[in-house]
Amino acid sequence: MNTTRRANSQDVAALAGVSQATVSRAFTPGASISDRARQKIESAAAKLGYQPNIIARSLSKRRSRLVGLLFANWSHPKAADLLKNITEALTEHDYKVIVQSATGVRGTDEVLREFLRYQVDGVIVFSAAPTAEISTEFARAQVPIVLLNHSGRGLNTSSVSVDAMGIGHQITSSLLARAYKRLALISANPKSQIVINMTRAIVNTAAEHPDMRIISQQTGIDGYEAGMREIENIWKGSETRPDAIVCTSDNTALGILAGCRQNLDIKVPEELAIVGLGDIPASAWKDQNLSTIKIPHDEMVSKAVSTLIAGIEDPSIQPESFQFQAEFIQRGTTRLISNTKTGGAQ
Amino acid sequence: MNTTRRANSQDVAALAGVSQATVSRAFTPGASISDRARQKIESAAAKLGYQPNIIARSLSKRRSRLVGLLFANWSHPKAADLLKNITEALTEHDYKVIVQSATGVRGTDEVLREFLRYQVDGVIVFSAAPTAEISTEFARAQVPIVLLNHSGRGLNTSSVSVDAMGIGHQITSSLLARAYKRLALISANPKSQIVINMTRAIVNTAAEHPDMRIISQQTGIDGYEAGMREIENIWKGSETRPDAIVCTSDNTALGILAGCRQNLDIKVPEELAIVGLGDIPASAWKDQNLSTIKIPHDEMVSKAVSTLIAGIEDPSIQPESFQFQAEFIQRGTTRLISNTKTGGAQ
DNA sequence: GCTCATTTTGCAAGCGTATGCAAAAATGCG
DNA sequence: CGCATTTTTGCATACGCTTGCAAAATGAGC
Repeated sequence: MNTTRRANSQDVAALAGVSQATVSRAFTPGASISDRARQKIESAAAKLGYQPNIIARSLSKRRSRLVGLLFANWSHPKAADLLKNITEALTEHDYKVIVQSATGVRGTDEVLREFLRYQVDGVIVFSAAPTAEISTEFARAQVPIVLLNHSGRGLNTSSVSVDAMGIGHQITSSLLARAYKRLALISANPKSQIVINMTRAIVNTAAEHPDMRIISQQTGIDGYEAGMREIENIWKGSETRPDAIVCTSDNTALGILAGCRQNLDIKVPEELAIVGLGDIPASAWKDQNLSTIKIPHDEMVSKAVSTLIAGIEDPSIQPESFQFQAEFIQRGTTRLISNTKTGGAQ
Repeated sequence: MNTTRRANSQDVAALAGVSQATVSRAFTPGASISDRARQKIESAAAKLGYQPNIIARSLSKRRSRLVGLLFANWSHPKAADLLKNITEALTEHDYKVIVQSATGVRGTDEVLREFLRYQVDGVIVFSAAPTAEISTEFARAQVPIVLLNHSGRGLNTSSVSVDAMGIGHQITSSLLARAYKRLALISANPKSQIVINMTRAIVNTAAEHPDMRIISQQTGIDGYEAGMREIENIWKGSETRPDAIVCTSDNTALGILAGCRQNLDIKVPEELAIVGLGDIPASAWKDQNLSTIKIPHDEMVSKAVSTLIAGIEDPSIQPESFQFQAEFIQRGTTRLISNTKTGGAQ
């Protein structure tokens, strides 16, 4: 009932006839060691199947080369891509990624504290923000945090987010330029930062334009089926119908579109405009051809990763926030701009 | 320029007036410690912001409570769900997940070896398999591996996979029962294990039925747009046209369907049947309504996780392989079975 | 061969925690 | 109160690696 302990650097040292310290150096890039020793050690290591124990190295170096990734929004249409890009970018810099899922604020803090126990060198938080308390705990421990998809307003934390107010402005002015005037707003999660800011910007812009009105605002509508149902409510329920629907998710927007075509015989984009958010692949499909907002996720990921690594490697760097601009993608669910007198389009 | 070291158990011990060992016990569930001591330690720990160092604990315990997750197929339509479910299931058992991405066999082995260096307690490999060499390295180190979505034939490794031959049989007999007789097979990755086995089963079954023929087999077709293009080739290029297309991805199948409707005016399912694989949400949308194969991913994930944990907790357990059955989902792209004399349907 | 500068090595002391063992303290019981 | 039993504590060592320092080996120059 022996337990064939894994070989360690001592075992290799003994077999190679050198000291343990030398073995350590053989596995440390850039360390001072002769070719002869390295060779002996390499063959001994191969014979024993030796692999350096990175846990022990971490303890000794006080650097784990571990990065915590807190994922708070798995239903994001690009969730898998984001994860892939984040882990690959970090791997390139020789960091490993510990992924954890969080639900609600309590979950967020708890998970972050666990990251601290695991001695992560840094953390990326996707679509959430820590409390100020945790944030200072991290500051005290000198572990940088980068928020992705959250502006972290008020926190002394780096962040990479999209300009949500800008999205709101873009949508409103695009619709205005295309002579749409009665807006309905539909969103899934009323607490999402993007939704809040985008909505605020739309409401503000609309308020500045006597022409434009917000007919209705509905939250809690999420997904294709829900969109399909909601458009019926909207169309049948209200005395004044909207002529444009802004939707904070492409999936929901596509459901609305399908509802218009199949059940209600609404002409899109003549009678009703539909704008989504996210530019998922299905939106570009010819039979959907949804006008939507494209968010530069790849660039945002790169920025988040490089910011984090910079913060890890130089703890004196101050937190920094980055805002990226989104792009309005004109497709078939908004009418062409030339349909009307060019209005105030710029 | 001091570097305000993080508090450790010694610091807490000093402040609480106990020994370091006692502090350690205070943070070890089930250890022998008096309430008085625990209280003193807890308040001292709170004051210092102490968090136990799990890296050090791992070294001492020779258990990292880390599980490696090797992800080799990010374009899997359920990638995000799988990841979420895997990490949450493991978190529930108090394991953390290190995610790594792999491309190609070389990548796989390399990543796995890195997991070993990180002293992971176990590994889940999604959609790939290690070489025999790495597999024995893991066996020697007593670190269990569970393959998910790969049968690992020939390897002495646990695995959780879907019965791909069964899928092939189901599709063929469903089509046969619905009086389709000329099949075209379309797949993205000819090296995928599921594709290979599924194709083999289809070819075999077809060979047993004098009625049925495989008209064509095409690989490298991946995604909606590609499907849309491919159906044109098929329809215009060949002298005998298929009356059923089997596609190893729902996305591609949906592209084919769109091509049929928009560009070619092919009547589905009367003139042509389309069968996908995966049952992605869009397939259930009313305007697509694609007949497809549903794979029980959730159950497979649970099984993979429980198998892994069992293997970690009792190293004497032998590797085990599990095969799950898929389900044919009859929707609108295959004609109803009653359309014809009931044939050999069982 | 000898001296001096440069590499290469080994020694030993950490890194922060867990835990076997024995000593000390607390508890139960007559 | 005294004794036996149980619980709690501290001591010391181990986990596998890194790294400052000094000793040993190597190489260069004459």
